[in-house]
Amino acid sequence: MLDIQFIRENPDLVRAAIKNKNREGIDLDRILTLADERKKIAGDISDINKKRNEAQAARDIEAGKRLKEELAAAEEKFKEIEKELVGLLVKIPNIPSADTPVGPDESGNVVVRQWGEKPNFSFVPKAHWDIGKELGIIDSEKAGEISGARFTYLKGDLALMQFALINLVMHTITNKEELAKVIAHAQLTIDPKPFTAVIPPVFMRPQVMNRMARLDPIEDRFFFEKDDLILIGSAEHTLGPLHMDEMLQEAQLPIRYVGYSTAFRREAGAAGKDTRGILRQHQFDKIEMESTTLPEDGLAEQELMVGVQEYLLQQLGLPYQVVLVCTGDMGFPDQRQIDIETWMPGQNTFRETHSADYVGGFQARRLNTRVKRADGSVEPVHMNDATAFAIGRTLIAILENYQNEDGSVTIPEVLRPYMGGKEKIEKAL
RNA sequence: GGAGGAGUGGCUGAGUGGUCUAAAGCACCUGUCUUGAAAACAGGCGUGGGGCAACCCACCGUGAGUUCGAAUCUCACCUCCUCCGCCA
Repeated sequence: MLDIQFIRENPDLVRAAIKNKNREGIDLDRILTLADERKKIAGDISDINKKRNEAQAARDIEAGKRLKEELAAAEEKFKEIEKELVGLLVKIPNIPSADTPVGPDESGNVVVRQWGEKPNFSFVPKAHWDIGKELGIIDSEKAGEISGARFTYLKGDLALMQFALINLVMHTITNKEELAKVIAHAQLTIDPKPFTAVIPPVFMRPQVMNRMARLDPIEDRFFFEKDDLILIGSAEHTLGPLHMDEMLQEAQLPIRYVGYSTAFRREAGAAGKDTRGILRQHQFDKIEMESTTLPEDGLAEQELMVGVQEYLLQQLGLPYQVVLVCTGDMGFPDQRQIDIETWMPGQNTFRETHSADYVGGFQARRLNTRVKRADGSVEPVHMNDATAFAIGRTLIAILENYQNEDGSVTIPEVLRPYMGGKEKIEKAL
């Protein structure tokens, strides 16, 4: 949610954001009118309360009775206006950063850099679903019978590789020395305070997810009405509110978490899309970074997260491109979104594997996560969330980039220590 | 699932219908004193909203209710603690 004061002072910016993020149909004038009315009625309520306090001090019971009714009427009016106002306010997307390209959809995204050499195969590279099936490490058929479409079994060395990836990330960013290496590699100057590993809940209250501005579109969430619980679509959903309703001290920041969890998505609008393999699943495991910083450090924090993403991909030797996501394609709460697309030779294309979302104070305002500055002022914290590894998609990239003509898959060197020194995934006998 | 107890400012904690405009202590800030610090003493010290300001209003887990008046009484919910049961 944006600050009403900000909207009042920057209506043109807000209008542009609504338009460029394809959220047209929001009546900004109505919002400003309601905000003025709310302010006026709040003043009335304040006056009535003052008189009421005076009546009480004087033990004037008659006046008290009258004022009680006046107050009830004013409060009811206030609630009505408040409800309509907040209902409209939460529909306004966050303002894109100045360097965010304006564009209607993903066609407007800008590739800012590429890394790595696409592998040169002397044979026709296969897609991961064929590689996985032949090696007996991806079983979609049995999963289909047991759980339905968009579920799979990952087996054997592929399952072990998941744990290797988790270990690689945790080793790299949860200790200061290793994180300092990442920072040096990315040529950044930033506090090397390590990430704290977290295994977060995967169920949460819809109300809290709403405060994270991540509830919609609700059609894409698994919602358990009987229990009033919703399954997270990303660890970010339960990592972000870790400090809700808290007043943090400036010296505590930055606070960095790296969470490992399963993510759940209904893929409601994706019928028929990416139905083969493990690219688009109802359930997948993901390692996610979440940072809380001072407002002035938010943008640099996003660069850190992208730095972590690139460092890890380079460790794995996977070719990728970094994409600055345009207004029409970026997330609703995002101020600046950077995606990484990794080369998938079996599909002969780059596919999105990472996202880094800088949301500014947009989520913190509703989460009520604030920081008390050294000078005594108070303001919403700024937040960043970013993928460390979407494990399924990373496994796809490894399978497709490291495939050999004989059907085996070479294990990237950096993962071998976590896999008992094994060099190749081969067909089990 | 059953039985009990509890949620008050950054922290501890008093407060059982009207001087609560929330005691006190700790922490923190400023000043006096000191070469400096500590101690002592004096003062300050929550969040949000309104107002140029003096100042005013709201907030005692959340939401409803009773009352002229609620931190205090009632109901629901949330969270935590103790015990019992079940359980990886």
